[in-house]
Amino acid sequence: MPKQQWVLVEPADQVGCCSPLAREPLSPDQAVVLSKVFKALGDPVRLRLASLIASHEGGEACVCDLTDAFELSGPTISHHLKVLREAGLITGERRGTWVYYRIQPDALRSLSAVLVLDDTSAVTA
Amino acid sequence: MPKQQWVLVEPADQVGCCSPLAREPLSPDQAVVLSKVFKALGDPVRLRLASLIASHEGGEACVCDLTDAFELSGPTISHHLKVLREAGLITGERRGTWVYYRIQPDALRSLSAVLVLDDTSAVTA
DNA sequence: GCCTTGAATCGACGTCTGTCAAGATAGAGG
DNA sequence: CCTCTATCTTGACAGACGTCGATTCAAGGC
Repeated sequence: MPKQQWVLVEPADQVGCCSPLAREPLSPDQAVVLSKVFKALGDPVRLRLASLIASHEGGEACVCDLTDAFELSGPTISHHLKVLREAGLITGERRGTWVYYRIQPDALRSLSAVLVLDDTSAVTA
Repeated sequence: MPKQQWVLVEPADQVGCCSPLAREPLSPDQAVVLSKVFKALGDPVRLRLASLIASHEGGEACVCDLTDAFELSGPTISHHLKVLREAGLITGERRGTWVYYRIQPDALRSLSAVLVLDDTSAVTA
């Protein structure tokens, strides 16, 4: 059996699915998918992790950089990175000793689009 | 003493605070504020509630409309509405027998802006 | 006043989540 | 092969969260 390769990519790419919140009511299924992504960002540590990765030089950051920014144990950071990964917000790749994480731009863009208030919406204020 | 008026508005309007995630690392304080709003949207029921309110005719929906859309008890819906209110995402107003909720467009806009990937960001993919 | 209806609050219950210590795994370099 | 470093996984625990029934409150109609 060929040893499993170390590329941490999750399948959860179902985010590019929904029209904006204010255009029409979200279906229950869409809501389940979308809410998982919002929930992943609903923790201060994870939000900072995502921001650190997204804004890091070169577009990627290694775990060692991230761990230094918090007063939290390694396992805890690792746990939060896993949550972000499973939400489809970041991807991880091992290169030699270190693991590097990058933002998934499409996920951010999709989320942002869902929150947009367009002209056809009922909200006019 | 004039009887307290029944206007459910929360002070949590600190969302219009941050530059995009990918432009520079979020400060811990900013992350705490922002993550509360994302967490409020991190539940399928609340996400649908927000969508129902935002997309409802006239820009507002009464609680009775919302309760009918779920197989959940009244107190539970009420609880979720409170969470959305305290996150600054909606406002409630009592008119006669019924309570009407509206979206706070600025909150949605701010959130959407935080997720944007602008040109100066490190992410180029 | 009293009853009815819509909605919020309270108290309790089980489940989910963030955190850590201890152990496991992957790769680099002897 | 062994050791060292970086990272992930597991197991456990306290605290937070979603849900409900019972209660309370506000407004309208009798």
